[in-house]
Amino acid sequence: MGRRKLEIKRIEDKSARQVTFTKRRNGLLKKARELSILCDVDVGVIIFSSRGKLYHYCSTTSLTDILEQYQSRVETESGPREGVSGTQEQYSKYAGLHTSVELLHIVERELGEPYDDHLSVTDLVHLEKQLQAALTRTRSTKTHLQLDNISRLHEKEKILVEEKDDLGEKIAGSTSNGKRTRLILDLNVVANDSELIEE
Amino acid sequence: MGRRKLEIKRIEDKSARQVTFTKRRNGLLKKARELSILCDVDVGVIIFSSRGKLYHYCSTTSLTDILEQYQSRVETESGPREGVSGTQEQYSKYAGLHTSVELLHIVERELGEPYDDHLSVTDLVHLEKQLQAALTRTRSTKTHLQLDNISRLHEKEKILVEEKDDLGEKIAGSTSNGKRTRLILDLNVVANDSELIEE
DNA sequence: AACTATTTATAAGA
DNA sequence: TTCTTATAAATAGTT
Repeated sequence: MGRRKLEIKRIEDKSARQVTFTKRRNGLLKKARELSILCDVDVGVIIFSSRGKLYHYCSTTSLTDILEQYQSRVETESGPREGVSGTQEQYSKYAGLHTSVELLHIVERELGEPYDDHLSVTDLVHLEKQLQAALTRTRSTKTHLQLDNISRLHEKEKILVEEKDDLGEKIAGSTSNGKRTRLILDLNVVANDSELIEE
Repeated sequence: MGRRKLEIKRIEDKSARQVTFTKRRNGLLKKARELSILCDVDVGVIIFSSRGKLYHYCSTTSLTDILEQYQSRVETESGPREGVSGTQEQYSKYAGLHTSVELLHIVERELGEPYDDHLSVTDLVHLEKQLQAALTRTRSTKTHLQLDNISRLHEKEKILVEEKDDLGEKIAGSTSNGKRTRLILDLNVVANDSELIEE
């Protein structure tokens, strides 16, 4: 519905594709909301842009709340923390998680639809196995992330100890207030990073 | 976009709502597919009708495959099996599962977006706890269902034993082929039901 | 389930 | 990019 009929196939021109994405994404989310309200049904829409950004709509209030918390957390954490272990390396550690999405789509529907009584023992045995696997993967990822955080902290600590030593030498011959402030700020950085592990 | 402008609020007339639901549902799914193809992005849409029926679109092939399997299984299992324990009673046993949907929506997004590196240790600890809880609930439901199946089978067995005894008496004074056939059919029913547990 | 008058979404242009 | 506009597409009410 535009100046001319558009064939439904991948738009090759990158900027045209981006423009269309923005327009149609907004359109889809609007339509989802309207459907949900007009017909009093639950609707969820998830869109992953090619750059990996997430857009979503969800009619359930409780879900919206949770997703908004998630959204705001992502925004406040937007400062990229390029760790010692390297960003690229960290990606590969999460590779095993990809299939979880598929599992969870299924589980979501199976457990969300108990009224149909369509869950057989077979289904539940299968679900149980898959949930256990997802749990194992989550724990593994957590462990890796904790190790990365510790490693990053040790690296930062080392740098700060060097800075502190340097400053200590200079303070010995000076009472400049500016330099004291700098030291205090550096120590605060260490304190904040510690929360990553303690949380 | 119709004969007149429609205010976006719940359509009170039930049949009008149903008609609009069908039209807009198809529209939404079509739009989702077009967005996915035109802009080369991953899109998922989930719609639960008020009667609990599921409609969905998903751009990922593997997901589509799995969901189609699920869909076909639901269709072939559509015959309602009203058990000894009563349908209403059985619903309450699944009540605890409802919140799993919300959890799994979250997990789906968190684990589906590993590239953003937005998962903190806190997040993963939380996920781990919730997955463990979902697993426990799944196991509990499975156990209940197994017990129900066994109970239903014992009930059926009792009835069939009575029938068999009755038939045995009659066969003693007759070689009617019709009655032999009936007995064989009854025994097949027992055999088929056993699969519910063995599967 | 079809039809069609209108509204809405949006492709291309400014 | 953002705004505009001509046109395609969706769909509300009708039959």
